Amino acid sequence: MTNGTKPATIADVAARAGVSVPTVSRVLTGAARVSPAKRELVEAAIAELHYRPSAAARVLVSRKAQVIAVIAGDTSRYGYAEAIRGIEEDARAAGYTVMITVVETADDDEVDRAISATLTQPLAGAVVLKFDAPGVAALSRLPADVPVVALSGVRDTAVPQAVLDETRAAEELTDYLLGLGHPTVHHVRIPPSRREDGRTTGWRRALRKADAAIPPTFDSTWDPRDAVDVGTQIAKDPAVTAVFCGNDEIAMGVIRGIADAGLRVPEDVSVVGFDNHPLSGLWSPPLTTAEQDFAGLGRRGLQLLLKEIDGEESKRYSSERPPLVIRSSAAAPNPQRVSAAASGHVAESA
Amino acid sequence: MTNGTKPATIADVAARAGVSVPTVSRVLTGAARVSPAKRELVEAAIAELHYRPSAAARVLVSRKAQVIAVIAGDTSRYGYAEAIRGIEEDARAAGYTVMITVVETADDDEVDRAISATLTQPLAGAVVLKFDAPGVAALSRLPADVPVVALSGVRDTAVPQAVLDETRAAEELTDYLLGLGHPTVHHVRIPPSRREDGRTTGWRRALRKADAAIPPTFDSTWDPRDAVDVGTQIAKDPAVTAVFCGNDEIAMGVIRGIADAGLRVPEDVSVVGFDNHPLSGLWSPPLTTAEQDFAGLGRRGLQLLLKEIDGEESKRYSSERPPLVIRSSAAAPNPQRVSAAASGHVAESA
DNA sequence: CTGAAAGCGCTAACAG
DNA sequence: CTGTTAGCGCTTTCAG
Repeated sequence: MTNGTKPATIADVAARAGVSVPTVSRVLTGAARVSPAKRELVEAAIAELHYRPSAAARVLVSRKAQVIAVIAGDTSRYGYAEAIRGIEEDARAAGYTVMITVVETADDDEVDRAISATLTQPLAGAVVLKFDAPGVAALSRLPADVPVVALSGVRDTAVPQAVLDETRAAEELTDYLLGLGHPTVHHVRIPPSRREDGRTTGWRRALRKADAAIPPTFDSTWDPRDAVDVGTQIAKDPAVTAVFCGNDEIAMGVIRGIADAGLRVPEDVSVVGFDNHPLSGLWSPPLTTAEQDFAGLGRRGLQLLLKEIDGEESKRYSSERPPLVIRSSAAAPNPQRVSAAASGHVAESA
Repeated sequence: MTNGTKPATIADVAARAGVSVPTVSRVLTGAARVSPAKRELVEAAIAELHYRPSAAARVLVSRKAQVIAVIAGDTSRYGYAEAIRGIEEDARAAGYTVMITVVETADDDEVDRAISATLTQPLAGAVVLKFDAPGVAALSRLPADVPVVALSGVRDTAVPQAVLDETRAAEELTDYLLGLGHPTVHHVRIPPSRREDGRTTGWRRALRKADAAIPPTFDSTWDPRDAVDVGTQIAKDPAVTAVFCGNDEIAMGVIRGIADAGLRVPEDVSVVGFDNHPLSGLWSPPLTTAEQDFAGLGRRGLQLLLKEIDGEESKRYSSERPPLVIRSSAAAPNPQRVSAAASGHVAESA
């Protein structure tokens, strides 16, 4: 099916234009001056031959790659997809191309297998989405000689990183719930990237600061459908009056479960999410959450990487504090439920 | 930052192992037999030197690329992100690496600019997500010599393609609504990829088949928040008893708008979506929709591409029919509303 | 300003 | 089975 015509080479262009190969190279790269006359000839030849320089050959000799690898645990999850979009946009603007590598597990051998193909490519640098365990593992397996930046929710690694301060935002969100009058706040965790996520840490910190009880956490997968069960479970426990969920999708699942159990949000239980997912404002009730600008995070990360590639040592961190988005899924606690919890009775408002 | 150690080359490995360069190449590629003794020596040297073959050099001489480009109009939209995930998984399994190229507009010059960087890379092939105008444009700008497959909702192009038969599914969904007793079905379009999308065509076909009136369509952007306005607008028109939305996210926005206007779904107006978005089952009411296996579509597309790369001419199409997912956002029409519409009065059930 | 010459790191013939 | 000899398509000296 591919027609036999071999793509034109720089030599073909040179011959067509009646100049030497290096001259063509010079108009291509702009590395040196070329007389307007020859430049025109070359440009004409390039157009006529539909010539495209071979990146492989170019990289081989110039040792300058134009590919940036993005290493992520999943490409389809909301925050990741957004971050990738941000990275790609800025990378394209800077003349780079983006290569995607998915690392599914945190197992060292698996990670090595996944990234090895990518590493043989001539890479200018890599951006690692370090929000989950595979990301953390990938970061540790990357050779020291490739410029890298991590995108994260917590400032922690030695490599340059762009962060969205989750700890701070989670703390504020919990403060907000406490300020509404809730005796304490329960927490549904997303699968953690390390021993403990920034979201969980911030929640714990707020509780400690307020001298509130620190209840055991609920765990959820990334699938919001699994969070529905957590919600029904929560509805059964009268001690729960406020819930901070690890992300909006989980919050939606939890709210669904609570509603299925016959309780109302926020009248009986307050629920807040995290991320400000595009659908969170359309949910009933509209979700109170913390805005996470993932696309912006990706862009900030890429800028950091670009500096690193250029050998600039300056800024190694770029941090941003996610603003709270107050909508209506959280309210003051239901006095009935609070007293029922205190007396140990199960109150079913169904 | 990067330490000065240059990466080991095949020559370094050969020297370290005490063999010739081609012998190292042979153990690397497995192209020819190498005595166990030398093979071991070479493998040891590779390990000690942390040697990684340069893909650039390899491609330059072998003319076999290991990169597959995915060209899409947006990487973060649900269906696209899922398709990319499917492509990436299978590509990785087949030893390929995936490069992402985003094409934001359908303007030829813009498209050329976006894909030119990618095309200079040594590409084994390309997968084009042809669900929107930029995708369609990109497909037309690709040189004839790169193996390509399109992912689409309608079987139409000359290039091999994997399709999810949207027309058929949209028709069935509309049939279903009609079967519930609705006099006709209104339609909110997603931004179309061509003159008319398969989703719209299927809807029109079902209406025509049933001899139902074909009302003018509503248009929406990809942002579900914009669909809220469409919903409030719909609520004002008593003639609307059933709405088929171009995708689930738009349906969610429309439902929100209808609810904001004081009407109920499905009691006053039935609304169905398309795609079976992960949150659609958790929505209130749970969305009736058509399942779209985007990740599977991506995988089918990649398999087609792999065959094409290998020069197999066999199958050029892979089509699948999305099954309906009946939940509860659609029901029989509200008799009151229907008669009000017939008499030209505006019925506000608020 | 421009051409000739020399490789970048690797694989593809070809002898042995 | 293994080493030698040629390049792949490009950029980079280095003379002119």
